[in-house]
Amino acid sequence: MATIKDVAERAGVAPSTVSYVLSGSRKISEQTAKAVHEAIAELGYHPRASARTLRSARSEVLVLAVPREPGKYRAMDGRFAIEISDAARGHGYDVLMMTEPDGVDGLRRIARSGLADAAVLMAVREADPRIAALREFGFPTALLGHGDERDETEVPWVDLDWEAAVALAVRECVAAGHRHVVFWASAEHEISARRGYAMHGLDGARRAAVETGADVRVHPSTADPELLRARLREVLGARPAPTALVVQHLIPLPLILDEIAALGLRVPEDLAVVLVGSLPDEHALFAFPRIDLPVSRMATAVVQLAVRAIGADAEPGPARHELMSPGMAPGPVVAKPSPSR
Amino acid sequence: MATIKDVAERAGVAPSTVSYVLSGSRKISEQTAKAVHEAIAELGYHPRASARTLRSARSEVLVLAVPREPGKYRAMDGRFAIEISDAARGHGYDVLMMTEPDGVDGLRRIARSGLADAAVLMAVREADPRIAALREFGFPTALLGHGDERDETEVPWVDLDWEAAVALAVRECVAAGHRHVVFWASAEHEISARRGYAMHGLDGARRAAVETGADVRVHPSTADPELLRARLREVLGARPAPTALVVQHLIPLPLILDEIAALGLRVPEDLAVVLVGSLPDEHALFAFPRIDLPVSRMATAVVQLAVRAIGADAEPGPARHELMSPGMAPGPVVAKPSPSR
DNA sequence: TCGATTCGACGAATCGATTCGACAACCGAG
DNA sequence: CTCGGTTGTCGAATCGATTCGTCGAATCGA
Repeated sequence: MATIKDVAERAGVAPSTVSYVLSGSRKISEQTAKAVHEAIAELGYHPRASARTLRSARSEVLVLAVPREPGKYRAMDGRFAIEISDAARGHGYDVLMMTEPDGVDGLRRIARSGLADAAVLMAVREADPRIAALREFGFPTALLGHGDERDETEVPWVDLDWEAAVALAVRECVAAGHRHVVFWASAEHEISARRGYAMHGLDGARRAAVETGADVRVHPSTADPELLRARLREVLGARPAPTALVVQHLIPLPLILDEIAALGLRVPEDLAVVLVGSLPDEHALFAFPRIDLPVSRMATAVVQLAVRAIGADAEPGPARHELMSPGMAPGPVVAKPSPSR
Repeated sequence: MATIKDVAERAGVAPSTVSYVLSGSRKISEQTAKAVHEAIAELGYHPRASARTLRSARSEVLVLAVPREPGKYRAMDGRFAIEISDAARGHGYDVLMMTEPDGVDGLRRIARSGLADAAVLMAVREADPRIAALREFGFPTALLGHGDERDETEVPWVDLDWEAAVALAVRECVAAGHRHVVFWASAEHEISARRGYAMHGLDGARRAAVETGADVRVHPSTADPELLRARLREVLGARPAPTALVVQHLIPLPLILDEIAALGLRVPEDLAVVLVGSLPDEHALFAFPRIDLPVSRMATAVVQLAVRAIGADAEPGPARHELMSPGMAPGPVVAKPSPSR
């Protein structure tokens, strides 16, 4: 493998000159620069990242903490990971994945070894231990999602306003004429882990209930298919019968739809279904009114915050928080309840 | 940030001694080792990865090339990425994501900069240009998926035997009594990109047709929802009517099921549906007979091959290929055709 | 023609960990 | 009491790129 010394020799100059040609931080004559560029091309030279990092204390790498509970997989996370990686490349950064279950040890290791310059944390929970661990070293961090706003004033984050999103979904139902609405919240394990989106979604449903005066029944979802079916049967069979279902837990959507069909309910005639969030691919979402999750915008924003946090090492300044307003995705609107029910 | 020198000073020893305590490559007295360990704990020392890499020419990082076509996202890839990252940690490696569209430049950059020690390539296509690019530098590589076996004798790979998988699905249909089977293949853009799984799936359907003598009609899928619906209408409406549908393109499964329902066909009474492969989460797969895609086993295997390839720099030896036999996932079996049709 | 200034390139120090050769201190054997 | 052999630790070189200080050559005005 060619080094800067080899290039220098071949071009008949000093290694420092090669470095200056590459960085452009000092003026080099056109003639010399040409010779250097030729030598680089002939040798297929590329600077060794480790040497550069050792000298500059910058690795040009972001570490992405992917949330993980053993055996559970949220398909959306893969989509976010890829979008974040794309956005990071736009700033000249590569992305390292960190998939250890609660990730505190892994993040500590990567922060202290200098493998990465900043961290992006997904699926933040209230009082998230990863945040404290990174703050210990003053490691630049940006969050995708947020837990409790008071705890995170010093850390920048981006999030969809899940409270507003769920509230909007409920309001749309009420506006269409529905009086009895079910909110099918995040799964129990997400709620007990106090994930931000799960907690804020619950808040939104409660707020909308108060504001609209409608009958909004909140039920947590579950990862267990049989339990989910049973619970759904019970909830949809209750009287007075709900005519609208707002779903935040999209992962088992096919299962939910199948159970609705098994109960003999037609969508949307007997039961209007409104989704909050996105599935990783658009195919799965056809035909439902839906509050959009702006994945790509969120990824771009969180990378920007992370990169900015690296530069802001010296002058901290106030952390930026970006709470994105929810909006209906283009597509169908909420159907009116049928008069017969 | 503490360095090895700080630790050495604090423990009253030389830096080299600290290094030996950590690596265990020379004998150090118990007393000295204890002092060193104490100093490490007090200072929160962790060796700088860049310095270690510079010296040893090993980064302990794998680069994962995630397939990407702008605007298209295969949810399964995220699942593979996470499983691969987990498996890599088991060998002491971290995983860097490479998401540039066709990735040749990105891989070249990472290989030459020494950011990673080996590459794992997902969604290999026939005559994949990435393989040639990496072979140029003798960069250790392992493939998840394979294109043409003759081209890849020198590169280790792991793959599900897609040909056998699709053939198995068709045979199961025929065994259940179906005479008219539709194979809904990968999407057109995957076929024209000559992705291995797409090509081998087609081969499997053709082979099973010949072997069983049944009427097997092969149709490519598409990423365009409206086109997909139209094509499906035509295919399922053709006479004699197909009674079984083998689906390899699982991404738009909800759309496919919706269109089947819209045509007034009941599953499985009027049309048996058999899936080949997996969706990222198990919820989406309830209730269908299915040929399993062993994601976790494949991830473990491909990481093992990549790690082995790093060591095998010197003595190449024959590359290992692992073609995994397909099997039915636990769950329902293929329904018999109804006598009325 | 000479001193001052600018331009372009060089040399050496530096980042932090690893590893080889060397060297004390200590042991037992002759 | 000394010599050969361990045992445990140290010092210095090394990996490859960056960057600061320096210095020779070219340029310009007086």
